[in-house]
Amino acid sequence: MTDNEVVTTWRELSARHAAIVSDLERELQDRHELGVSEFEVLDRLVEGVCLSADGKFRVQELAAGVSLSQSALSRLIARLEKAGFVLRSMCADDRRGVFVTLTDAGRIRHSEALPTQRRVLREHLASTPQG
Amino acid sequence: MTDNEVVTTWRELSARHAAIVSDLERELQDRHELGVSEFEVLDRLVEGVCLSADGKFRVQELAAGVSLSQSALSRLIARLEKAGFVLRSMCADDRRGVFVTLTDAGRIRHSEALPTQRRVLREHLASTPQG
DNA sequence: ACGCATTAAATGCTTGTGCATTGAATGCAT
DNA sequence: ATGCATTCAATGCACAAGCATTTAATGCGT
Repeated sequence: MTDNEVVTTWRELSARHAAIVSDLERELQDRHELGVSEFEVLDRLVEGVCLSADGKFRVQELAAGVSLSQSALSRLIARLEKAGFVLRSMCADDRRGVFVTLTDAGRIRHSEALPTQRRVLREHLASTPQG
Repeated sequence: MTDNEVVTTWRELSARHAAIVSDLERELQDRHELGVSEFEVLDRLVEGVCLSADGKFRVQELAAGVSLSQSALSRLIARLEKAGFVLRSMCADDRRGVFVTLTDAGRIRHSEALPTQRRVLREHLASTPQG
């Protein structure tokens, strides 16, 4: 792969990403009052319920899925809590940690927003050979 | 392409983009005191010199290449000008427009940063089948 | 020529992000 | 047990981004 090919690939990747994020942001915001990052965190929480026994997550565990700094994630969770979509609770075994749990409202909002996200992603990514 | 495949594709695209931007940001900032967006604008200007007669660009024309809002681009150019990398000048034919031109300092800084950018991109993108 | 909608770019304002720091809890070594 | 480095999450701070608005210039219709 030549440098020029690498640069071209990067620009395509970058442009595609920007276009999708832009669309997602607009649609999720307008229809469900959710930012892309907010939705993604809810999404991880919903997915995780299947995996975890009690549906509790350390903030740290959520960080893995979302590409955000620790501080950004901390504030994002604070916003979600303020909106009533998650609860924060101390964890007994390590009192530095914080458990994040979905509320019913959070689950509902996520389920409402999910089709919108899927639709936007499909519009951009479906029917293209390598994504 | 199923919805699950679409979502998987999106997450990969997203994660890859985040990783590259993160690396680029750190390397360009540490080594050349340039942000990713700053570098990209300089990059478009350098490329454009070959295409345009006088190397002058309307702000609007630059917006096409970079995925930034009009206001963000306006301030970015203001920063570049403050740093001495570009000049802004009125254009005679349409006095609403603004011409942006690279300075020598801008050209030099770009040429210094270019290998760094290429290296980071290569580290991430080279040798992968579909980029 | 005049008014009016339109366009280019800059700016006020709000918000989200990252870096660095802080505060608290943990664990490990002595 | 005590001290010290480490880890988790929150917070102060600075800055960049987007939206909405503003200012200035243009062009079109009458």
